[in-house]
Amino acid sequence: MLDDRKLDVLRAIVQDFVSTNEPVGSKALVERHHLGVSPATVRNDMAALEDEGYIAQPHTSAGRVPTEKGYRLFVDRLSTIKPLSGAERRAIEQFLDGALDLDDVVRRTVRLLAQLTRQVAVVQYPSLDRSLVRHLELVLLSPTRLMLVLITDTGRVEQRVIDLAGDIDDASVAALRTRLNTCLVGNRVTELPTLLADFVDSEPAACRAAASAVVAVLLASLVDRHDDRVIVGGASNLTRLALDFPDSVHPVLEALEEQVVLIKLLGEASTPTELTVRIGDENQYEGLRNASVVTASYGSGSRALASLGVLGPMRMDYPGTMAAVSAVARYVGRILAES
Amino acid sequence: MLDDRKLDVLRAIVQDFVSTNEPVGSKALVERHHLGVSPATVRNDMAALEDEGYIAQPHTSAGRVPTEKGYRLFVDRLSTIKPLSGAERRAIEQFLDGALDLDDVVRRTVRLLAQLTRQVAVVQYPSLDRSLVRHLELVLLSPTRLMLVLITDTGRVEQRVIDLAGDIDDASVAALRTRLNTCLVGNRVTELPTLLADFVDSEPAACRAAASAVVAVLLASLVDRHDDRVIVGGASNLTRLALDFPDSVHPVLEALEEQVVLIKLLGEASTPTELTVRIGDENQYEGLRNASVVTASYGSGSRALASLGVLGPMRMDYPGTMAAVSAVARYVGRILAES
DNA sequence: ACTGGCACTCGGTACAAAAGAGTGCCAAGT
DNA sequence: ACTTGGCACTCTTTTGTACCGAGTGCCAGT
Repeated sequence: MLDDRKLDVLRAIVQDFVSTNEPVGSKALVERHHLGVSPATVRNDMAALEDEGYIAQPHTSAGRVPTEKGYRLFVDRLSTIKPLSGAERRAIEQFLDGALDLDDVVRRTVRLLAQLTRQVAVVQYPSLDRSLVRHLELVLLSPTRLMLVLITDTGRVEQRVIDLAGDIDDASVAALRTRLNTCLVGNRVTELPTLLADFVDSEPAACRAAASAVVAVLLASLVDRHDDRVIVGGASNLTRLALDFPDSVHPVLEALEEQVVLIKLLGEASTPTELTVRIGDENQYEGLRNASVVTASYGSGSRALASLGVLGPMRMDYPGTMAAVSAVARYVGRILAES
Repeated sequence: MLDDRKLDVLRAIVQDFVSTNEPVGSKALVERHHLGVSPATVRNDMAALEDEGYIAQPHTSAGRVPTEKGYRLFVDRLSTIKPLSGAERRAIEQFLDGALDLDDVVRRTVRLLAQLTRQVAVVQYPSLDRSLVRHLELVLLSPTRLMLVLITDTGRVEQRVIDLAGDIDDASVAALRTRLNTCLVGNRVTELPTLLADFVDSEPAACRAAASAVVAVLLASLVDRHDDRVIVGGASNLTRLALDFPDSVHPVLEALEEQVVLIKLLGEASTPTELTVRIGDENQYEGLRNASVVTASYGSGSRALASLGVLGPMRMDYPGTMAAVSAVARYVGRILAES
């Protein structure tokens, strides 16, 4: 049904449309790509492609535009990932190497991705669920108030203030801290519930109350919540897109402010650096009808920690974007492995 | 020169223009506000106001539009701060009362402000410079690596990883921690340089190297940097504004991604809850030519900690916005004082 | 199976005319 | 001295019409 030449035509249409943002006609196609056939022939192929739903025409006498299905075929079978330029490689290294701490890595990454792809970048913090406990600190703020600080091997630092019913002294805090650490350090955050199940009961009576408050906070606010943090950058790149879809920028901006939506957008982290492309309606969210999302998981070694990605118009430069996202994900993984 | 009626006319023009976003003519004015005079009279007043530079007409035969100078006069002398509705008061309380920690307070605040004013909200974290040291924690991550955690009375928690030249043991860390705390707790962050001046020298030789590394990090990354953090919300509200100034949304989005610009925008925090309104060019930044910024300082008690505010089109509802910003600033101050 | 030719369909543009909104100014009224 | 109604004038916006060009679909010929 779709011989090689028809696929060539589709590829050419996608490429032209992406760069010009105008419906592409048969004549322009044969001029810009040396297909070795006449416009009339291309027209026949186009008719076939349209029948199959890969392209469409906005109105009766305009050129053709790729459909969602068309883009899908393009990324699946017709495109090869564009290698990054030397300048781009260098930019990635320079940008990320100077990072101070995890926050800084994440901020720099989002900025880098946005600049590289000239689109909206989204980066998720390393998931708590997949991290290991490196250290737990208890700080006595006042006789009835503790601060709990959890440090993970991925560099995340989470803190919570805990109000106690009664007073507690320094020595008890120190003891509690030691026992908590011996019990938890080195384990996954997801295993905290299991590990802590009997913890309170085995505490000396003096510490019992404080211990149970601490455990409660640990379980409630650190483990249960799956609202892993996400940050966004490059929103100003939306304005370029806005020229085409003046109405579609509002819902996108809204989506960018909804953590939940963004997290769903990035999807489950799978194997590190694995690329996912979601085109148009393949994103569940309403407001992203004509947007595409390219995501990759990143992680240290073989462990996927979280995802990052880029959001742009459906007519984006897929090969280039995929290359950038993939390279950045790989590099971030390496950096996190070092620290 | 400007009698009361002319001021009434100016006020009416500002109000009408803000709500309709269209140049307002003499006839429409007398219809919508009971000024008790005829359109012709209003026209004369308008001519006078135009001579003085308070209003202008986009083209020869259109209605009048307030100028920057006109808005300035309006906020300075013609507007009374609109009291918040009961629903709004309740919203503020409900929104902010459930906050868990400082991050949460700030995030909720920015969201609240954006919703309340339907504009772009900007909130600055409590300035480190104005905070007091509540506790300093040193955590041994590995024999050559320390994590330094600084906790302030405003709830900020800053952490840095420190790589040491040589090994250090638990006991030394504990000793160092104790001495650091006795030296610093209760003092302003800005005074750390003075307080730490002789610290390293008075340390036992065994700790000397580690102490100097820790002190160096404290001074370098916590005190010197004035890039206090800022977060932004409600960017999607820009799209409403974009209808009028399609070209002006891009620079604004760009400004919102520049921490430095935002910090300048919020300006120096002065007395708590003091309102500042900067109209159009009064903001230094290029891209905010036709935007206004309403800011207020917030703080606990009489101590200003930082600023928060709202950014919107020059034609914004000043009385309403000022009321909202002021109320939120007051409430955030109260919440921080409690914790 | 490909190609050239041709009639047809529309969107975009250019131009002119008309409509509408608002002003400035003047002469008359209070 | 201030206010008012009237009126001519200006400038934008809208409407209507014609036209051009890009692009298609189809058909007959190679």
